[in-house]
Amino acid sequence: MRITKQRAAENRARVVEEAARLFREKGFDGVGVAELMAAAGMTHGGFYNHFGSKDEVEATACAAVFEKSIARIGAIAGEADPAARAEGYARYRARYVSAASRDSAGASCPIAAFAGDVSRQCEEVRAAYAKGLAAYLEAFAKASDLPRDEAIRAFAGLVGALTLARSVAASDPQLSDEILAAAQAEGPR
Amino acid sequence: MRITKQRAAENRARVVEEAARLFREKGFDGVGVAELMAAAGMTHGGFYNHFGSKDEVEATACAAVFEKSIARIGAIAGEADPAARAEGYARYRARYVSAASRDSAGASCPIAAFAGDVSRQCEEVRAAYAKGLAAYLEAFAKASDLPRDEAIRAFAGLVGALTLARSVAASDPQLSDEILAAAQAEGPR
DNA sequence: TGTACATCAGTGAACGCGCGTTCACTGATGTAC
DNA sequence: TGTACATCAGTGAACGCGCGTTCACTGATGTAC
Repeated sequence: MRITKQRAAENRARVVEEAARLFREKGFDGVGVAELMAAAGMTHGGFYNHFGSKDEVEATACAAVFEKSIARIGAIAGEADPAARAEGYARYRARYVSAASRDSAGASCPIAAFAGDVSRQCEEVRAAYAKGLAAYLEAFAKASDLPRDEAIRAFAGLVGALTLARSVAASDPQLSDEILAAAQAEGPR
Repeated sequence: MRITKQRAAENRARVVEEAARLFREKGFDGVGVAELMAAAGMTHGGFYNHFGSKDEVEATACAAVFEKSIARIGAIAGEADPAARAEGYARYRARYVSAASRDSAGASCPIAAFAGDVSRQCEEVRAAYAKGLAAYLEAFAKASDLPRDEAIRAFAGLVGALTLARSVAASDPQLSDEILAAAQAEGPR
């Protein structure tokens, strides 16, 4: 059953979208091609009409989710008014280490979601990730109005707290909450 | 070929030791039972004489590596002299975010190595990890002489920096070094 | 202490399963006239 | 504009491979007499 060109493009976009969500939720190796296609409402056979390999969809999804993520922090960095920037940054931080963020990995930061896995993935994915992280840090430093090394430390603190909170969310929810609370309470830096 | 009881115990210990190294290096799902046994100098068939499942060796190795890690930070926490404690803590921090630590995941912190993977592992492994993290944070707070919430933030900063540095070590070594340098430069906190 | 037998750590073939990937097929779409 | 044919997105069976796990077998160790 051949299908409209536009419909096919929509289907491909839906696969990338679902991949972006599922890879963040379950890791690259935790999601199969069949699951990806099923999430987009198709069967696995057609996958190779859109992508050359699973590696390729991984890299594509990784780049796509970074694009959105960078746009969000970039919007704060682009605020002309310093006070508005500070407020946007404070809200961004608070959300980053919130329980909601911890509990919906599929919808949140690609860096925290992929950092642990990415070094074991193929070159394609690693390159997309590294490019994304570099651009993200650039925008984060601007948004935070901190010197670059302080901005990197501040972001590392957020990533570490979110990663630690997620790692014990199931087994020790109390400790998980405490970690997030500690990150929220960050002093006047 | 039956083997001395002592020899069998040594063999088992060697498997756990290799597992502790390999799981940290390649992740739980990145190392197979056959690879584990080969690293310990045996073939895969005998694995189930020592462990009930792969999950069990994962949990055992996780607990074993936490034990060593907690002993190390605990030794600093146990220093009676505050100045010696401060010096030990400073050296510990500096090593934690060093290039050597980044480049030898198989020999370093289980928390940074497992945090990303652990929430996708079985209950057994998650429990061993959560117990380990709780005990580790306890010791870390004592070693650092910081209030608990500040200690958690400080440790999250270390884990985040190490994780980020590792994530781009292959694709962008310059950025990776910069992240470690920023973490090393941590101010007078 | 010596002997006969049961035990069991380690071996390597085999199993079932899920995965990424390939392929023949379908039939509506796109195109050439 | 209408018709005939080629194209190709999607389907579902099939493939090869690696994995965790099982199993029959081996032969030195441990034990009972």
